[in-house]
Amino acid sequence: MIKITFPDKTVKEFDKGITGIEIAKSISHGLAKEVLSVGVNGETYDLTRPVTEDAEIVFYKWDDDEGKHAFWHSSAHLMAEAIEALYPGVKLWVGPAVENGFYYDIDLPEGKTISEKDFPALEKKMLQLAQQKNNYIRKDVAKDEALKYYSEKGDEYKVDLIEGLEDGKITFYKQGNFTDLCRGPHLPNTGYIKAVKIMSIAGAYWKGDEKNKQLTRIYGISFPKKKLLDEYLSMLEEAKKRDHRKIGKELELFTFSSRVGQGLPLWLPKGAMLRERLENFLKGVQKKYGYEPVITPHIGQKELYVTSGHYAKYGKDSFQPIHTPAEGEEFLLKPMNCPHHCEIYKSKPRSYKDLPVRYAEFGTVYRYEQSGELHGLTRVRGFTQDDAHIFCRPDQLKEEFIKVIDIVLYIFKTLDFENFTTQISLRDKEDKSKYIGSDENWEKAEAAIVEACEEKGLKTVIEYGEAAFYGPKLDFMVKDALGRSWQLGTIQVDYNLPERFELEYTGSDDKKHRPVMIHRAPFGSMERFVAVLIEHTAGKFPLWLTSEQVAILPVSEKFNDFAHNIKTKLNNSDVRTIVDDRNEKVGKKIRDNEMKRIPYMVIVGEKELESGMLSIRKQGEGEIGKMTIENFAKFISQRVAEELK
RNA sequence: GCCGAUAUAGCUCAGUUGGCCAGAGCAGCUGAUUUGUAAUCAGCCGGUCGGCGGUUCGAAUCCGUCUAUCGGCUCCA
Repeated sequence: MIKITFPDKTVKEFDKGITGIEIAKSISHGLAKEVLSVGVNGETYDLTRPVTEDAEIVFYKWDDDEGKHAFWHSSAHLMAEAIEALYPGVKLWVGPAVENGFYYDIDLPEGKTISEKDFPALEKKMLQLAQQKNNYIRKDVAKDEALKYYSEKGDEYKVDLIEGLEDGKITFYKQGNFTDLCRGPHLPNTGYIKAVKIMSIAGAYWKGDEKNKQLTRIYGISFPKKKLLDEYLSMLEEAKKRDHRKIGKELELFTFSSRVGQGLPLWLPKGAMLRERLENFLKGVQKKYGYEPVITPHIGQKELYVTSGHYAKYGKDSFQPIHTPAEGEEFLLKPMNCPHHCEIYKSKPRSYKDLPVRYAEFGTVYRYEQSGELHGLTRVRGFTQDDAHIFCRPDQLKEEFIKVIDIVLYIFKTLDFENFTTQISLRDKEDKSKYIGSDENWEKAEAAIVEACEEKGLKTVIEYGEAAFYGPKLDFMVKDALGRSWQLGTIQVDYNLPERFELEYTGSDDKKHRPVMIHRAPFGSMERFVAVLIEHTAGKFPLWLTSEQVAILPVSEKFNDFAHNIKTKLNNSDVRTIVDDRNEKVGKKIRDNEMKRIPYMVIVGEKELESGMLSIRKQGEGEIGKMTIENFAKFISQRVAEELK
């Protein structure tokens, strides 16, 4: 007998070798129906895998990540089985569960292709196989046996995979006519899978290395109920409506022109005003934190970037040097502002008493991103960083770092970015040759970041190997409407540039010392920030930020003059107001202004003209009451003040 | 850059296997209407069918190429 401990700490005894599904059945049939996988002493097991020792167990259902994971992983195997059936001779690489579904990387036989037209046939085959309710059978396999199986099958990808595995830890899973190398866990049988959708097809380099052959990656998602699939698909439709590229067009914020060039956004008046308000907001915050503005040119001599080390690292993949009539003279479009700021630091001798020095600039930079990488406003070739560089003494580093975190947190709070995550990017532990700078400095900088995050109580994820080549960093990431993660704010420590530019200050000991540099951009870039802001708010920007705060809707032309008078009064009270004096019915005007996402509407007609009270509508909510013009202006400015508190 | 897909009016989209002057809704303009809390009616304007080249008696439709966009991969100072 073995002792099984449940999450509520109750303990029951079972025969040794009992399976998760049997335990679930012993509790209730309802549970047994819903459970998908089981956690056994922290490891996730198949429901049909025997438990052979005392264990603490947790049942995972659809609502648990572990449950979904098993479900989708099994679905990936099911898809592979269907693919093998439909495309004989296909070679398989790997097929994991991902955040939303699963994929399988395959190498189709010579001359065979797969495209969206083939999805329905593949879905049909999968459902047909699912209905056979074939069990997923786990089997331990010796390494040479595993190698033999795949060598005979002629699948060199799996052979390569197995060669990297340790003998004695290799398991196969089999369902129906399909066997796959796999760690598991899986569902008991394919019958659980009731709805399947093949989502997309893409190329993916074998082992993620662009030098390797490109395999075909097929993405799919599956559900235990048809209804859940329908819900998921309509959720995706909803998410697409929030896409910043769509809303940016609707609200006339920005556009692109193939004639200007790809990845080079054109800001339209409303977008430019929005951006200006954001910039002013940040300038105000930075002023409080002791930043000083600087302005630097859009180009710099190539030498500048040779000095900084960026030319060696990125020169070949950048916009190429600009030549001048002078022989041998070359300029680069600036890909970052830091070298310019270093030269400003160098413009006069510095004392330890002067530090920290904080130089801020909304600096526009140009980077030749790979064409396939460009994406709306989130990944572009010309963008404006809300950049600043802090030059400080080593003993000030942590304090300065914390202050920057404070700024980022304040901004995120003001704009309601609650679901951000933070990532500390450190050096690759294995390969330190990729980075410039001494070991000692790296360790100091890494420790400073980790400590600063601890002191601010940030829940961070540490990623090794993600650091910039010149120093470790802390990034703030936010997800877009479709769940794709984007890096916004960034704070980076740099011991390298001060070294390369020979930056100095005179210490209290009258000797020369090297300052530490912090690069920071709370928004990341204006472009990306606005993009993510659009997706977060679905274009319904906070009152303080939005271009047009109030629309006045006269019920007929007779009241147009009255409406314009109110507009003038409100504008004089700093309430951004427009009048919709088109010859349309009120219902139409309300609808159109709702779609323009104007936060407040004022309807004026006979009653308002007589009483002097305005009828106020709030976007998305309808009528909210009546107010005098003066009170309404106060009401708006109070709201704005609250948002910026 | 790589794999796959897409490109028709300012916007959203129709346009069956190649076949008369390429259609609709919205937006815009003009007129009627003078409107009370999410779409008033009528008329009009608007298109080198992404660019270039080819096949054909004939191309929005088939082929090639370039450009841009979309979904991924890789990359992201």
